[in-house]
Amino acid sequence: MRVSSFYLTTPIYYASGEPHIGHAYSTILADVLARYRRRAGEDVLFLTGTDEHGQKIQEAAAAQGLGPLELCDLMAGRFEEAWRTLGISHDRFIRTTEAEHIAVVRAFLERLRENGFIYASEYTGWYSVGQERYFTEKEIGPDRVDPIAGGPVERIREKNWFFRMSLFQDRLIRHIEENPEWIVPRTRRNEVLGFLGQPLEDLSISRPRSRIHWGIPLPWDSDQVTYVWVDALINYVTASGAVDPAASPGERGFGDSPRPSRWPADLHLMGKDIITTHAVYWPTLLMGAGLPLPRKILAHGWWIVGDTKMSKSIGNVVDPLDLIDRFGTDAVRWYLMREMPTGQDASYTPERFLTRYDELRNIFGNLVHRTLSMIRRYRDGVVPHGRTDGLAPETSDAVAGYRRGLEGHRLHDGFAAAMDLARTANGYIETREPWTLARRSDGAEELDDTLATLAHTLATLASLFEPVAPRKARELAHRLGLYDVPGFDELAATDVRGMPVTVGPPLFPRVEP
RNA sequence: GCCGGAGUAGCUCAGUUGGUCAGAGCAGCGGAAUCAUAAUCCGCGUGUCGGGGGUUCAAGUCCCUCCUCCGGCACCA
Repeated sequence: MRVSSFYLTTPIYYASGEPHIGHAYSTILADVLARYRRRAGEDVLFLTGTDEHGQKIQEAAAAQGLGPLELCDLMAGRFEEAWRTLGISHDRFIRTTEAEHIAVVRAFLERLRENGFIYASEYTGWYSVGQERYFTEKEIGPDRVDPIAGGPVERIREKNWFFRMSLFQDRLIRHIEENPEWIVPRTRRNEVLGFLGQPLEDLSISRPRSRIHWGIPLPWDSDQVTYVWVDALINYVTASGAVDPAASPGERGFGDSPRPSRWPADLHLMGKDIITTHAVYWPTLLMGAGLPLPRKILAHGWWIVGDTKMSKSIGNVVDPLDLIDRFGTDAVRWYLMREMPTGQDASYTPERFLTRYDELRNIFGNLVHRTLSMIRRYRDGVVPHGRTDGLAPETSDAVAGYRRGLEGHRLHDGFAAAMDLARTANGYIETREPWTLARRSDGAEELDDTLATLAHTLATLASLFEPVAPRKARELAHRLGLYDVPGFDELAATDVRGMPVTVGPPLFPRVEP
């Protein structure tokens, strides 16, 4: 049987600062989708990592009295630690300072140059002598002062190498128009198309080494280092194995000599703030290098607090670690996935968090607990050999809705469908009244059917909840006597009858305020 | 300014191509039950579907207009 594959990526996070909830959301979203695909039987490559070059790294390191790589080592460790805490199941953590990546970037740029898309010119911008850097028109504002210290900026020019991005404008527009689902959600697609309604300029891909030394030197001009966005985006190709920099120039894996690899990516995930780099710069760079485009780009929204943006200066930053300490990682993952409509912004409030936790605890957790308790009480802790199809139609509806949600990038809907199955099962208990059946002399068979159906439903729920709540789902599977959480295709064949169950403490305990 | 999106029960939101579309969850009120984490289940909502106008036999669902809110408008990772 041919196993289909799925390659998905998060952005690589800039290593100048500590991981925060924005990084965590992107990464958890990717993790949930990766786990979902694995459970669906696909061969998944899930990539994340850190972006480690550029001026800000250089400055942040200097400010702390560290070398740039020292700082990056430190921060990469912080990210990896955070992802361990959050139960992230990435297959590879890439760093742009890795030798492999550096070689791929250089090969990629060389290929662009061989294809005739690179030229030297002058970059003109607003430079602050005090900050030793350029600022954008937007950053300096109408008063034209640097936004950090308020000092003067001046219009100066420097040599840069440019990529002929403008040549690919029409082709990119056509691709977006012919593939309505290429950029999701739709509103972001509209924005990109609006952006492309203006003439596209060429992209500056290098910076003078005299000004920024912490970067990848251009293969043909060692006085220039690669612009950090170009460097960073190429990580997706590096990890795919599509390019072999060690091969001879015509054999490296670009358009005319493809190599077996994971490229193109099936899904690039990112926050809406970096949609332009991923939906404009990146695809045109790929076109220039002769590589196929990623299959889908999904931009998600922001978490806001109350009605204000989460911001350190306002002091309303939510620390996920604090919530994790009290409620556990799976509960935090559940809240983030269930509460935010995928792609839109959402607002964090402690009340909503508690509501979502209570849903997990009361509907799902309590269903597990009461079912296992009844099996223990009425059948000596062994799932009886009754019929397991008491909720068959409801279950197949729920699974269908769940899969529609996860594959259609509506994770909140998908998980709502899973939770609805738990609601349905609670209703089934009320209807069947196992406690009454247990007292009736002629109720044994019906009680067997009821408990077997419920146990089988729990196995299904373990499978549906695994992507979002992996630890609790695994725990549930173990309590049902299963070695592991069943895959979706294994559900029909999963038979928990005859299994000794473990009641154990509540899956999602009551948390005192 | 230009482009785009949104405004549906107290709250968060669903509502395909116009015709059981006026809904779900939470909160609130009432009830049932006792296997369970005082958890669960059932019942209860006359909401001008932002305002106004129009098309149509029929409009949250299409068109026009107004109001309010939000997002985007490139080298910032």
